[in-house]
Amino acid sequence: MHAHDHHEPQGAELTRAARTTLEKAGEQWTAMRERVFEALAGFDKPASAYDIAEAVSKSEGRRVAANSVYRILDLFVTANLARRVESANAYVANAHPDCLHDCIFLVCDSCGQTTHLDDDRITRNVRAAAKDAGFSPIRPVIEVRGKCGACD
Amino acid sequence: MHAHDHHEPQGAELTRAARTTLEKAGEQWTAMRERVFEALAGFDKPASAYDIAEAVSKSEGRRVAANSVYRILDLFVTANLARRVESANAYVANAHPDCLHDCIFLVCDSCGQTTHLDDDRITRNVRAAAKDAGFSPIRPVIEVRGKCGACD
DNA sequence: CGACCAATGATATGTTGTAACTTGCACTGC
DNA sequence: GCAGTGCAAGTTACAACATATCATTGGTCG
Repeated sequence: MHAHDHHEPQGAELTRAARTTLEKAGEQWTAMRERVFEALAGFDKPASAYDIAEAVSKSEGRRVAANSVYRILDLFVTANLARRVESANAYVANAHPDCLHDCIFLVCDSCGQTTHLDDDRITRNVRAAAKDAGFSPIRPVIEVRGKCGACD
Repeated sequence: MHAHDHHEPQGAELTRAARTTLEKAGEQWTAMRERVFEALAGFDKPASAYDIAEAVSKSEGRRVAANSVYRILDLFVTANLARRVESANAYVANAHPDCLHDCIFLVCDSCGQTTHLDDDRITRNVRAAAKDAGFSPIRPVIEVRGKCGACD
């Protein structure tokens, strides 16, 4: 780490934040989990468990099975270190594991680029609408498929 | 059809509405499509393409391959006769193929029962938020996982 | 009739996700 | 040190979801 660089490569910062969060949740930060997290964070679009398994296998020089990756991803999602993009069957790292949001993903149908919004006004409305219908919301899934600025 | 019955079995009504809509879209209403639609409408929760293939196979006494069902489901989704529930990898019939809504699904994690809301205020806000972020929304995916009234 | 076209069938394969059981490894208490 | 315990990770197998490709059927139209 370079102290003179205020543009800290997001990677290391992010990994440390993830580790802290996971450990605060009473889980271990193992070498394998770190590798999976870094592989996930290294993608610039949502990555499937298989994408990650492949990336880790390559950088590791040995075969890492997808199901191990699934276990770890599930843990990450539970701990808010990552989120699942349902309409893409894929995962993204969460840059702010501390803040608990129902977030909104914008998924480009052309290039796959995915950005996210945190608009608590909308998500509160969604939860409230569900409750009004006699439903107990646990996990809202709000995603928008469309075209990103670059592809439009 | 029984003219004296004002509680028209939703099935027949629904099928006729679906047929009308599909034909207005310039597509054919074939026997196979009708069978797939009725199988789909017969489920009380979202059905996967394989569920439908199995149901049609059984009622038909011959094997119907999943890929045929997929083709037809895609057509239905395009024509607004059915919708895909992304977080469940499954489909539901649309009772109002005429009205074009971005609808909201409430999916019970316990029993799978899925209801839907049409809240245009929310969906407009979602589309607007996406646009504000420089994104061109095409198809919002708004689903809420949780517990239904019966399972709660 | 014969060329054409859309729908469907048949087959194969690719992708995503779980389950069941085993192995490895660190920690604990004797 | 070394059993006993418990979690992480590996291995294998399989289930579920989805698409690709090519063949067949049946109708329409010149």
